[in-house]
Amino acid sequence: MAKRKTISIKDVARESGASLTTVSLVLNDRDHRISPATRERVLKAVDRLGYRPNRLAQGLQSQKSGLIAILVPQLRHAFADAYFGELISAIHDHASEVGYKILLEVARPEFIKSNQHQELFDRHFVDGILCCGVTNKDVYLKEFAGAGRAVVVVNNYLPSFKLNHVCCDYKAAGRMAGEYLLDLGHRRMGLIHGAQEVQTSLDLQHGFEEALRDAGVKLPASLVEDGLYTEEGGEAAAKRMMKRNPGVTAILAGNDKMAIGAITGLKDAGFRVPEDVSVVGCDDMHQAGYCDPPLTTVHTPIYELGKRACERLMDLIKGRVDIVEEIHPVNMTIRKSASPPKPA
Amino acid sequence: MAKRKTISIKDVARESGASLTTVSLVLNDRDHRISPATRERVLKAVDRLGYRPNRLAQGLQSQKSGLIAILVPQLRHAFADAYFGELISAIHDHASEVGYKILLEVARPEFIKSNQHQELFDRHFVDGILCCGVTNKDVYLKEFAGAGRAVVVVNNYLPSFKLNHVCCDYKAAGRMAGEYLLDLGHRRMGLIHGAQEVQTSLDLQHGFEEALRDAGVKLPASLVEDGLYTEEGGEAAAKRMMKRNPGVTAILAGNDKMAIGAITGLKDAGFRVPEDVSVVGCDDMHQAGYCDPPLTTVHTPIYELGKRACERLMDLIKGRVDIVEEIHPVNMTIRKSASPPKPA
DNA sequence: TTTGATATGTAAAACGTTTTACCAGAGGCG
DNA sequence: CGCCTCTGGTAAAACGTTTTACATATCAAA
Repeated sequence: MAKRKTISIKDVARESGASLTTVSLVLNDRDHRISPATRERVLKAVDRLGYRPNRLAQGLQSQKSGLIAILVPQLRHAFADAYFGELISAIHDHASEVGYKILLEVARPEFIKSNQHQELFDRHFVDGILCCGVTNKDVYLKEFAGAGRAVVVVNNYLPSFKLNHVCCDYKAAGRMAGEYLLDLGHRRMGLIHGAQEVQTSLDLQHGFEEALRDAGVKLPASLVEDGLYTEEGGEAAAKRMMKRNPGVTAILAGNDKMAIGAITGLKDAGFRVPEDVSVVGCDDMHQAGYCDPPLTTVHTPIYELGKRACERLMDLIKGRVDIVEEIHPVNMTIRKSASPPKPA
Repeated sequence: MAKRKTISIKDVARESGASLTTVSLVLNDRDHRISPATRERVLKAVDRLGYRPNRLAQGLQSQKSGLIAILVPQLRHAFADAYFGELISAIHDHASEVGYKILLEVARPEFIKSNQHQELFDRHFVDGILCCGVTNKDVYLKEFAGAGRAVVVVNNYLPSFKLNHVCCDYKAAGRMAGEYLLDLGHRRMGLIHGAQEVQTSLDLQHGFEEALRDAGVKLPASLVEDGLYTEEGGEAAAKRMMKRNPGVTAILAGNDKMAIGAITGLKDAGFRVPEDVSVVGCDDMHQAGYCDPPLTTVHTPIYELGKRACERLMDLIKGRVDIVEEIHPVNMTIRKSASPPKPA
């Protein structure tokens, strides 16, 4: 183990015959008080020694860590998920563009209970936090509200208290899917939502109901199932629904995973998709183009959203804005999993 | 923005009437030189003030950052991938168990070119790095070799120089899949590999060839296609292969994504799976159980592997070991995408 | 020649910890 | 009494930066 001696700004000062302060001034290009000659000497020395500033020291001095945290919920395997993956990818891309690095955190119960989400700030681990996959049950988020902490909720929001957020318009998504299916001629439709405690899931349902109601169509409780946001859940939900309501001709799922699960379940129960039952998803993940049949789904601009959330978080950190509230539009991606209902 | 004053150990000292040193000693439980009485006083003060040590200061003092980086390659959207997701998930779980936090980094060309991978160490960003998804072309890894830096390659290794690694036995995987298909009665089989520059991909191929050769079966170059580790690639590769070799009855794919793509491609070209062509994948990702037909695949213990890699990295950081070289066994998960070939 | 500005540079403080080295008092022992 | 060893505690140095406030030399103007 060749222990390479860590070299500090002091070494550079000695090597270049300048003072500590001078080196720092040169490196940070503060005021250009330093003459080109010494400047040159210092830079040469930096190069020769391969000096790199210690960011722990920098952070201590500046009271900035240069990191932001991404907080994701504890799912089966939190990161093995295309939706969060896309979000994280977007955030990372933008953060590193502006010189920030990102820390990954999973909001498990112990994590929250031991107040580690607060400690991320208190202990100067990070300068800001992006919260993904939050639900209405995440009451701990309240502790972030208005406390002068740089926190942004990504693709959701909390109805019970004000929190910075950047979100897609899920009500419009539900409405859009509803109108699309109505246009195809469907009159008996079901919904598989992700979770009653997720606000965007409720919004989707409300939008869907609204579209149906405007066309004089009802969405009774018996046609609403919980699909848990998973393939398995979607599969089971679809089977339950078809058992209780064999006459259903179309299903809207709250995300693509449940939609794909639903397709599996429908096929398994002897229904053809889309000939017997149409299925519409929501998200438009990469995978949606590669199932059988390729999924018709509401496209939510997840990547773009992650990027925006990151940008706005930076604004909060730099003090350029005080609150963040953004809603982004969505649109439909038509593939092959939805068609007109078969003539009765 | 209510700026909450950051409170330091000095405040605790004043509040408790003890010295700075005493407070530190109490908090770190170094020698129990402190009397229970003062100990109590200090702890009370800590509680009253809600003091939390600043980890930048701690890091500066200890020369440890308490962070490890996960380095992933730049794919389409690096994190939106079940394989890397699983790995990251495992690493995060174990790291946080031992008090470490994780930093995400994508190894883009600019990142490497500007030497940021080295700077992660030089600038004291992290104490160690886990490299995922590396290829034989990642020559920059050489700079990590033997330099006394805590680096572990996860689920791969480099043939051209020694680097710490924890890896699955892909040669055995190839052999196992080959033997399984041979046992089913297949004699004309193709391979869709991920990339010629990935060592484990080559190992898989060698194992597969070996099994076939042992049974007197050849794997000519015309039956080997590149599937780019993606669904699209797998689909295209399967189509190319069947066009050139309509007599093929089974295909082994280097990962599940390509296998699923291949199934899509085969169906599209009019083949039934597995009746006309059997498909075997590799990885056993969650998704493998939810395609049509459910995928028969070689199970590589990815989660376990990520955890082990993290454990061994800790060993390196703490100086408990000097080198790491682990190979983990694999096994088959039988589902429905492979069956005996139809009688000719 | 003095005065004052300007240009270039530096010493020292500060950020918040941990660790090292030292100190005072108490008790034991010859 | 003189010496030594504990016990409980603290002052100060160190980690590596940035920033503030001061110092010196030069030069122009009065």
